[in-house]
Amino acid sequence: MNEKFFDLKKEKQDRMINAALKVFAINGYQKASTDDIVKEAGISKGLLFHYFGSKAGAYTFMYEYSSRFMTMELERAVSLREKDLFRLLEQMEEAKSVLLSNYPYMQKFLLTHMGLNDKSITEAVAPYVDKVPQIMGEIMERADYSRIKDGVDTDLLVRTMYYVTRGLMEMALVTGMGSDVVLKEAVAYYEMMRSQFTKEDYLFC
Amino acid sequence: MNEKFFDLKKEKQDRMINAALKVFAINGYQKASTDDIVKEAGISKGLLFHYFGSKAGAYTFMYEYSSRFMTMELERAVSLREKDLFRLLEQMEEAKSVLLSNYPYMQKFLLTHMGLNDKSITEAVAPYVDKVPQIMGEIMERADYSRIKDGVDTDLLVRTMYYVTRGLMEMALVTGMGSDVVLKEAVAYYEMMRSQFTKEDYLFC
Amino acid sequence: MNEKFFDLKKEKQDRMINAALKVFAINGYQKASTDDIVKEAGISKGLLFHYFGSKAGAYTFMYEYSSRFMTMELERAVSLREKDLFRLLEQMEEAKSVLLSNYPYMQKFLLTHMGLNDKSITEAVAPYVDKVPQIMGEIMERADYSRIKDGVDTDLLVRTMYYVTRGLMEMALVTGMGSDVVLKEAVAYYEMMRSQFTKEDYLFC
Amino acid sequence: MNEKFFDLKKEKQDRMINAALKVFAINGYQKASTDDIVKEAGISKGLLFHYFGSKAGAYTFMYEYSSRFMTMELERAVSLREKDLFRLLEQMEEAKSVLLSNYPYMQKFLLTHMGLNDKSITEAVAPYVDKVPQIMGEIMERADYSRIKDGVDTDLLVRTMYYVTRGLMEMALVTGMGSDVVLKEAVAYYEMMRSQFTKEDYLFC
DNA sequence: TATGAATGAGCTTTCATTCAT
DNA sequence: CATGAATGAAAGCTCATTCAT
Repeated sequence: MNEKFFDLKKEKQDRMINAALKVFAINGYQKASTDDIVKEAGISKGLLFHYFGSKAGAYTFMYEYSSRFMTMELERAVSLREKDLFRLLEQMEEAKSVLLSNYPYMQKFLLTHMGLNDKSITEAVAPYVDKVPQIMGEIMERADYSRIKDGVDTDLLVRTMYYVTRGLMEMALVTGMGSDVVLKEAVAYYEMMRSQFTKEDYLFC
Repeated sequence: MNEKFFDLKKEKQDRMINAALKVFAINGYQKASTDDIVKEAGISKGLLFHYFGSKAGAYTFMYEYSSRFMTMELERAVSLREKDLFRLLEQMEEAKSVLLSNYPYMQKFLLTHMGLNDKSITEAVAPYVDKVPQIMGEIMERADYSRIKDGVDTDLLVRTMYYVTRGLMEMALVTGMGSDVVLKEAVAYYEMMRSQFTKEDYLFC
Repeated sequence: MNEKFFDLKKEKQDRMINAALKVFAINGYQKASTDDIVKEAGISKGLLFHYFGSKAGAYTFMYEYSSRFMTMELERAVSLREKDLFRLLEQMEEAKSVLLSNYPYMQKFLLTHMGLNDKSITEAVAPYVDKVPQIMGEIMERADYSRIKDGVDTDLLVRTMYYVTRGLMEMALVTGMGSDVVLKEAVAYYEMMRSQFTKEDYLFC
Repeated sequence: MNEKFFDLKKEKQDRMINAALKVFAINGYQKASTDDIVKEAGISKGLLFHYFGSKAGAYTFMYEYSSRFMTMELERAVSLREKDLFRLLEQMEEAKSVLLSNYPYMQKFLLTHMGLNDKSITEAVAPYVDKVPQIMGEIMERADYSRIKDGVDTDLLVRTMYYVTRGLMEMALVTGMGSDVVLKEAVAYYEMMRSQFTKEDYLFC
């Protein structure tokens, strides 16, 4: 990876990043075409290779960049004092909302990566692959589960929220709805769940 | 598509179908390789084209076949008399469970198709693309939403269940867990939701 | 390298071999184009790669094949009973003459290889690169150096003959003179050296 | 070629010349990269093309420059009064030795050129390619062939010495031996030939 | 019915060359 | 004069598709 990439104008950097994220996210690594990436970014074939060396290099860079960006956004958006499970989820969703409006395909790109089994890629990406799940785990551990109704399997509940969140995001990608709409939708889901799974005493905190 | 395909031994038909479903599901249409399909199916390159004419022909056949199969299984597994939302979901899950044990990648194949934007393919597949959502909608309309607690947005609830179901399935594909385990997991999720969203009076019906 | 190459008809094998030898010999490895090779051989692009895997693979195969062929011809043409240094050189020259009529560009190909700087190629070819010099060395060891005038460093003499032979070949390639002319020229050089370096007693044997 | 090149400081001229000679000599024309040359010379990409127009132009200039420089050295090192064939050869070898200390890669560059097959280059270089051989020929014509034994084809003998000299150089390039070792080896060959081809009367002059 | 050798358009990658600064 | 980001044509290689057997 050529460090001079960062000397380019931010607009051009992001045009290249967004193009790569989109093409990788839609097609996966193996079948993504560099032609599609450069066409989407509006640059020449040679320039992609000038900065990233190879298709694999471009993928690795995008993964590292996305991992760092998402980590930063999560740390920025999620309050360290928040205890409520659903409020934490909301704040994480806000972080992703910012992500989506800056890099529309970044989330899908990170998700698509999970199904990848190309050894040379997975090895290069290994140091970053656990960063986001780890920080998300740390956030969820801060939740005060004593507010959840007795008898509810909190693990099952958290995973339900995860599936809903993820499903919403994929739906957003297919329908092309804006990040503000996604955030509003997510909050509606969280509120519905919160209204049923939170003990009466805490509902109006 | 060469109709003589159905004269082959059922075992060979299914070997070819499963191979194609797997490769299409994992890579998507554009980037799936016919070499991978024939290798997975243990047949020669020529035979695939003898029966399906082209890669696009194979894809179209797989989609039509999957759509028909899923429709049949849903009609078989879901009781016409059932009114409870979560029981209906359970029965639909049973149908998918049967699907998964016969054609492990059929569900993922159908889901992967949603992100496809190849015009020549989407047009060929158009007549079948709404069949499964339509029959699922019909099933959900049979549900008696009067059992759901007042104030709950039933549409939101149904979509939540949809996201959970779908997320579970994708998780199953990644971890490789069996269809029986998936079914058991799904039921656990449904029961948790049922326990919180159903009116007290109906809980033990 | 795909061993099924040897199942092809001999005529097709040789067509491919001669085409590759010609293009590699004329242009050198780097500038030789696979397009030129397949055009010359009258085959498709894909087939070259089907059998040889890569341009480097084709080159390596050609080198190994040429090395083996030349070794065989040397063993056939040079008499095991011959003792005279200059007669041995003549017989080796006859062997090369036969080579030229079967694979016109094989000698030039082998010579062109000497100027090659590509590490990945020279490494792959390493096991064969000494085969021909080795058998030539063995032949020269059979020479009866007692016929050479006293006080002459025979090693220096043999190397002189090697340089002359090689220089002649390169000259032949540049000027494009036929294999019969080269043979005649070489004999002239050998005779001149023989006349000065052989003891008087043996000169007319 | 832009004549303003010669207005540059001698130090910068030589830095560019030595960089180009080195990269061309090590990699050959085809595989030499302009990127390597400008990096080695510590100049920008554009400047190389500003002065030499193209990669081929740079090569042609280097060849012409080297040819002139070698001619000058030969004229300086070889005595106009020397008559002995083998002494002349020795003095020419000394000239080449001096070359090495001014432009370390010049000899290797000139030799590497011999293996070049690129038509567009060989044509551009054609006017200079015979300059050095020509002056060498002129030097050899000064030799007093009356000292050579009667009956010997002197033309054949000179060409033999040429092949030996050239073969030795190529050997030196492959094995990487120093210029002093090459000179010593060459003298050994010359002495062996002198001892056999010179008339008895002149042997100890 | 079944095979796999053969094809050629299209993909990834390289690198000499240009041009705005 | 000097820079180096940007270009795109060309090369090596892949893969859907065909066809003789």
